[in-house]
Amino acid sequence: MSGSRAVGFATWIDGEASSTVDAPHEEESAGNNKKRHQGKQACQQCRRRKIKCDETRPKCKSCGKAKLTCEYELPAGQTRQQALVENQSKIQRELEAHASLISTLRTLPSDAAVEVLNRLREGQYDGILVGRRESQDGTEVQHASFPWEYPVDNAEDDASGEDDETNSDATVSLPQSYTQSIGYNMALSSSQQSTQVPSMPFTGMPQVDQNLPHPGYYAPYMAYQTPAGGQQSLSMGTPAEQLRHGQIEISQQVSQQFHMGPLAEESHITTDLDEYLPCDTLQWCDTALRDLGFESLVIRSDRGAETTLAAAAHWALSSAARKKPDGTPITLNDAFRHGTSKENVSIEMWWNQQTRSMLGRERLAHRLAFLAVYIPIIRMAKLTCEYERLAGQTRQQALVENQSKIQHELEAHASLISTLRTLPSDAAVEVLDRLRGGQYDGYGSFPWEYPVDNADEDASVEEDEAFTEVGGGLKRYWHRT
DNA sequence: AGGGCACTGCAAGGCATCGA
DNA sequence: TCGATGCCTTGCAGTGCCCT
Repeated sequence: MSGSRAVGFATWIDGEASSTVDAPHEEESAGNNKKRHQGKQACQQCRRRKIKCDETRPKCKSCGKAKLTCEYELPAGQTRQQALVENQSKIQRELEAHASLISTLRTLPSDAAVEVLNRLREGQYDGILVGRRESQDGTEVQHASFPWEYPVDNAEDDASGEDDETNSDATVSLPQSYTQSIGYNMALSSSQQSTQVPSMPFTGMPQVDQNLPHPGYYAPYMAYQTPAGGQQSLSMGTPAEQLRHGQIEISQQVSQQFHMGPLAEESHITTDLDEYLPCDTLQWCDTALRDLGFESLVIRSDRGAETTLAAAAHWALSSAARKKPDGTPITLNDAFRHGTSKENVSIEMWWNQQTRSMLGRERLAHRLAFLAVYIPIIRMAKLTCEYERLAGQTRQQALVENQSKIQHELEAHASLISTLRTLPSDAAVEVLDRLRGGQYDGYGSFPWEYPVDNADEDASVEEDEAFTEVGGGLKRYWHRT
């Protein structure tokens, strides 16, 4: 690399030049009396006038002489590319915060979502959202998580890649014999170890084939065990009634684990998830995993819309196929962890593609089944054939293009959140329902036109009026924007 | 004012070295 | 022998600013 190349003297350098100039340049200049050396960043005026800029701040000599306003595009000492990278990661974090909120809102049951919206209106989460992510002194505030974090959050957001899967947090306590039998390298606290079930044979979990690419992560796929002790897969032959019953129980548990705030009425929770997790999701997963020959022991995901669904499906399959060594059922914590990782980024990219593709137009259940099958495959392949940018595109062009894309997405998210926080509760719930129904996927095309019950109302009505109470309830209208 | 060359920063390829 | 790593060279896009 040529990173050590000298820069910085915005001046003519004599033949015996400064020692900060590279050897090749010194040689090159040996035959000349003087050598041109340019600065790092000319001010806007000098750039426009194409004249030398001495880069002094706040006002360069040229601007001072010409009595012009002197402005610099970038902070001192920063290259354009560095600025782009820095700015992009900042916008990206803001976008993630917004996306996390929206994703949470669309996954929550309606009344819990309303609760979140109320807190939003009260400004409880302002510090996390756009424009408020810097402290007084201008330093960036550490990326914060939303207060409605899921209780399964044992992620440290480390960037250690595949090791993510084998590192565990103390909140997941699997007996050592269990973890050893599947090749896990879990760090258990001493207190946990002392209370562990002594090594016992675990017939439900055969030794992993060491030839598998990630022996700690996969297990040969086990078929569903019937109460009678026999085995059958969760295929079309499984009594739908039985499956459905078990599934609703799972949905309830998942809901309780994942949903924050005051719990919605039970019927609401089950309806909510049941709608998205029909029997054929499990059947699809099961069939595909059987064909694959192995399954993930633990899946990991961030707080995306698919989180609860993926967790529920995987847990359903895991708990149907296995039990812990002490005979107790596998809990959600054993089968699913929350957390992002470098590789999760790949998963997320892939997921986004799917939700915008032809497949995405099918039922969410089908996409979920697809996801469950492909998570291990993607992780195995590690998407080594990925390109950072398009062919023929420079890094800087890619940065600029990507930045405007992220910016656009961020604005759409911010706009949606802003709309949600200003809408009356019932209107907000309706918008959320549509979000869940996939009507506004890719918020860039969010129509921002809501049904107006009382069309006679003046469209330019003040925002405050939207909250006017009528007859004890909220007035049922809201703006077109 | 601005054409156009000099220069910088960055990425990628080539090559040498080292350890398994 | 092969993969990992680091250094050096080369090429190029983008920017600075000389000079007409």
